[in-house]
Amino acid sequence: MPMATHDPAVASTAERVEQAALRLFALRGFEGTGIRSIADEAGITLGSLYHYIGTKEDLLDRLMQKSMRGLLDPGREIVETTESPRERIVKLVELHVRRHAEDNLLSIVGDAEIRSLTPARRRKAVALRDAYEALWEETISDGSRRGDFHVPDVKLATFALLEMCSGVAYWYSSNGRLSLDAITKAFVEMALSLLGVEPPVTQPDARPGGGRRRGVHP
Amino acid sequence: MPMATHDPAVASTAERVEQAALRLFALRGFEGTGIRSIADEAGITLGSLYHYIGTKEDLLDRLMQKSMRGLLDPGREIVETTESPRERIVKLVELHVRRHAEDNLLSIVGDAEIRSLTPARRRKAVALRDAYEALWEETISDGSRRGDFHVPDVKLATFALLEMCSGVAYWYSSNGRLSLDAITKAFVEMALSLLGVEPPVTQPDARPGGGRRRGVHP
DNA sequence: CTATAGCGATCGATCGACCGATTGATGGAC
DNA sequence: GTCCATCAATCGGTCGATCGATCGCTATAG
Repeated sequence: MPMATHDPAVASTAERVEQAALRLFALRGFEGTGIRSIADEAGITLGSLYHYIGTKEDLLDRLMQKSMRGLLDPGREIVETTESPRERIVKLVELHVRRHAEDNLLSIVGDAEIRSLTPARRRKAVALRDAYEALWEETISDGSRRGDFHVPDVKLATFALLEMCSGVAYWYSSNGRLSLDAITKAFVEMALSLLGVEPPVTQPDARPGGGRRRGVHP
Repeated sequence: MPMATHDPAVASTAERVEQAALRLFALRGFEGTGIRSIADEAGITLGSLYHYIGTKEDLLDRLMQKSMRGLLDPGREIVETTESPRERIVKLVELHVRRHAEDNLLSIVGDAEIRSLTPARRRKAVALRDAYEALWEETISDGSRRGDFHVPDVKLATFALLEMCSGVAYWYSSNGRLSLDAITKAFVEMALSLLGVEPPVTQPDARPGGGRRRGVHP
């Protein structure tokens, strides 16, 4: 009974399965999520679940690929089409922050669950992640060589930048204190400042408090 | 047979149990770790394990408290004894980075496994974490009000700084390319630069490559 | 128009394996 | 003789995964 496949208000069962797995993997982790919970969340029974997935790990692997590709492909596009390291890093930060905010669940799974993959699949995921990080490292290295950036160490700056932008996924909420545009702009400013780009001057802001925290594991 | 309790070369069984749990929780996560694995890693049988722990979650809770206390207590000491926001943030970054490097496994567990605690214990852990983060936020807020720091938003800067320093736990290796002192110094520089502290000038470094990656989940 | 064969989707029941946790017996130390 | 540490054996429950049956739909043969 494939009910309401034509109803746009309800996603297809296959999509609901993927969304259910994504929510639960992000919230409780891959190992902490049972297949029965996934079936429940998707509104089907356990037996039916296996008409849509091969194994539980297949489900994780698909989400992981999606997460990685969503960063790597646009990242390559940026690097190929943008000449100046300064503009490149701005676009990379914008891409990374926006995706970690808008697709925060997928980003959390992509960042935190590589270890749950079996070796063969983990190797592929690690290769994608390394390729993406290499885009940042090249950019920061180029910018340092040209004298646009001034960092104590290229690799450390790469890790620091990536990590600080990834954190957005854990606290972003669409109805939080700041708009996504404002957050993105602020992270671009902080990234450029960290990289030692010329004017570190922004108007000060000393208002404390406010804002939401940790939308995913509170 | 409490073998060699007096032998300083071999830790006590209780300590070996805690270390075993720490290693496995950091490597595979709490839910991904079985109690039989912990017993194996500690060199005892499953039955014996339960002479040292109450439940598996007790073990996690103890590690979590240890992790949080190791940041919060010295953090408070720093904030109480250091006047200038600039010096305070330098010491906080040094503390955070050093601990996330030297006690990287404990830091990983403390940062990533809060979600695995049951509600009552999770609340306490979250309270400790929030108190620690508040030290950073106060410091950055004070510095911004005085005009020492220039950030687009205090709370965003707090999250960004904390997250970038926490990342160290995932790639630090004691026999890596850079010494812990060098890493700490670099992170202090990057943090001050991100905060818009006066001279962003450091000697450039454009050497690519080298160094180790992801000691924990490779 | 009806009959029926095929098909994808769904279900309840069940598999062996592993989970966290408990128990009672054994043995050495003091 | 008491006590603490250790063990093998075992508990009930849950895990991921499979199976055979059934349901509604659609295409086609008569």
